Amino acid sequence: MSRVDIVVAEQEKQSSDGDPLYELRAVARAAQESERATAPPHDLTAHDLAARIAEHDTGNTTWVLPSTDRIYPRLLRHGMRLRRCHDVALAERLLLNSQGRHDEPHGLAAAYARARGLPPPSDAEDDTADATGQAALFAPRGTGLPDDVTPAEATEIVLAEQHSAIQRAPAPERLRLLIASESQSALAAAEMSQHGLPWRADIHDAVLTTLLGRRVANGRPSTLADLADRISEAFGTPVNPDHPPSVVRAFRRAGIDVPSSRAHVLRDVDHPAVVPLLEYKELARLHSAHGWSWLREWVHDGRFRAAYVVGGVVSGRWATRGGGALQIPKVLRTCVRADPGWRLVVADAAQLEPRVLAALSGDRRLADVSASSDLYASIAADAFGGERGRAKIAMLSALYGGTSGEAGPLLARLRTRFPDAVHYVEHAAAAGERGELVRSRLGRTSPPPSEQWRALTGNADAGVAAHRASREWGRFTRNFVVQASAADYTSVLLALLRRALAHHAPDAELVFFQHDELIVHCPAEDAEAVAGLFQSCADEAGTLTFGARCPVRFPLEATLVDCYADAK
DNA sequence: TGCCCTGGCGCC
DNA sequence: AAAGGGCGCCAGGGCA
Repeated sequence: MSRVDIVVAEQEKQSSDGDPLYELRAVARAAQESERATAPPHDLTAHDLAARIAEHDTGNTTWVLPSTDRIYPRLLRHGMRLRRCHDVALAERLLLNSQGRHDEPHGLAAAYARARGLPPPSDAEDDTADATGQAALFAPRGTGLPDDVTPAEATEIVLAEQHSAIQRAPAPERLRLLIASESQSALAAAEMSQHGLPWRADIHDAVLTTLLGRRVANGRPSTLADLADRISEAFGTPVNPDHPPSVVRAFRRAGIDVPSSRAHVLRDVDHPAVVPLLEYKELARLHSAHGWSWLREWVHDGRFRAAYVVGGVVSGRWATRGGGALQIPKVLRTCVRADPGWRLVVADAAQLEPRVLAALSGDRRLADVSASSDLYASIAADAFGGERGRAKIAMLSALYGGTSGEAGPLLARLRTRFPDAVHYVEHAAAAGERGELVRSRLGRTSPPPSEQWRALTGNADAGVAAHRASREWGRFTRNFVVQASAADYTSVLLALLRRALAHHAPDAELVFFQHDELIVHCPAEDAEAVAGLFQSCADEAGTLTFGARCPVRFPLEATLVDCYADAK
């Protein structure tokens, strides 16, 4: 059966209940000309749209959305689901980035203007939406499109432009896969926000009370307050532990010079204030970042609903808008509990980045040791006399560009055993040091360095500063090729897993995703089946991303638990 | 008062 | 043990 593209766009007009009206547009292709003979439907209410979607959402339909992040949460609230989409804004950004045009606007109005050869307007400030899809703060400010074109018409025109831009790209097949998987990831992100992560507020409250002490209105909880008192006593003078300069000054008065009040600096300091300070820092962090006010703001009806941002980070990792969903402290994982009769299936891709490096570089020996599910242990056995810790430092230094401590010699050792892998990242670092762009496996592209950077590194007199700036950018591009390719892989994985779940376990809900870790919440009787899907999706993601002959294994072990804290 | 910066630290 | 890359968020403080 032939593929069908159908644009779904919100019109500026609203229905009487304040929801937007929708317009559908079957995209012109030879096979679809007959469908185009009838006027495209517009002024559809959400109810009308749901009927159309139910009718047309076969596996062959790609819904073309100006921006998933903007439209899909509302569709979900009306009970609609899309199997597959093309996100025009995400595609525009990936295409612009691939040409090093990272700062140009990527919204529909800008993309349309570009397609028409006009100067693109900047993206509307209010084109962000919160977790539930409500445009934040402001009333809709219009589409930014000219009056003679509807959003759906503009979307269709931009889509055609994007298809030909993909065709012209250096590796069209890869970019096509990237744009497709990012689009499905955007659907998954909106669905995750809608499902929410099961979160027990009562357990959270109990953890906070245990660790921080009794809650005090407008003040530090009792344990934190006691620690603050002990810190001041130890210094013999009042010190605000929340204010780093005052801590540094207090140490100086005690005859100890510290460069900062960071925890790892203080750990080496011999002074009675250090112990309560370190304890205070850790607890104060919990209190301010994930304390009672976080709980009140972000957890409702037993769910933590994060707003995920797909495509907001150049490396392709997801970000979140509010709620800090990607920084949930380990101590609070105990709050994540399956509903009665349901289970959590938790999976994480073990040592994803080293495996991605093996796949990218084609390093034969690294691919061989990737057969092990504990990659660092096998690298250690192969090259570091069994010392896992050293193997890990060496590998992280390769990935991040670390040089301090024993990293240098360990990296040299790694290079002798895995020359292709180490060469791959060093090549990327060298490109960055010269100010060149680097790309991920599927075509995510690093941003060009700033003008300021070029001026500095191009200045022969800048000496040390120029050298440092150059090396810093090299560390960024070194890491970029791996981090962004890992994001390529997880994007494909997420798209595959979402599709597999819809097919094999339709009641299961993806509820969390964090770089290389996934949580599915599902009825207990589905849990085994869900767990069984993970590894096959992981294998297929490896094949799609890195090619059928890629020998690297990507273990994605699933754990069935009632409580997130019990996983791994 | 709000805005922006810094220091610091949580997660990967 | 930290280090190196990425991010978001908070408290404090300077400034308008």
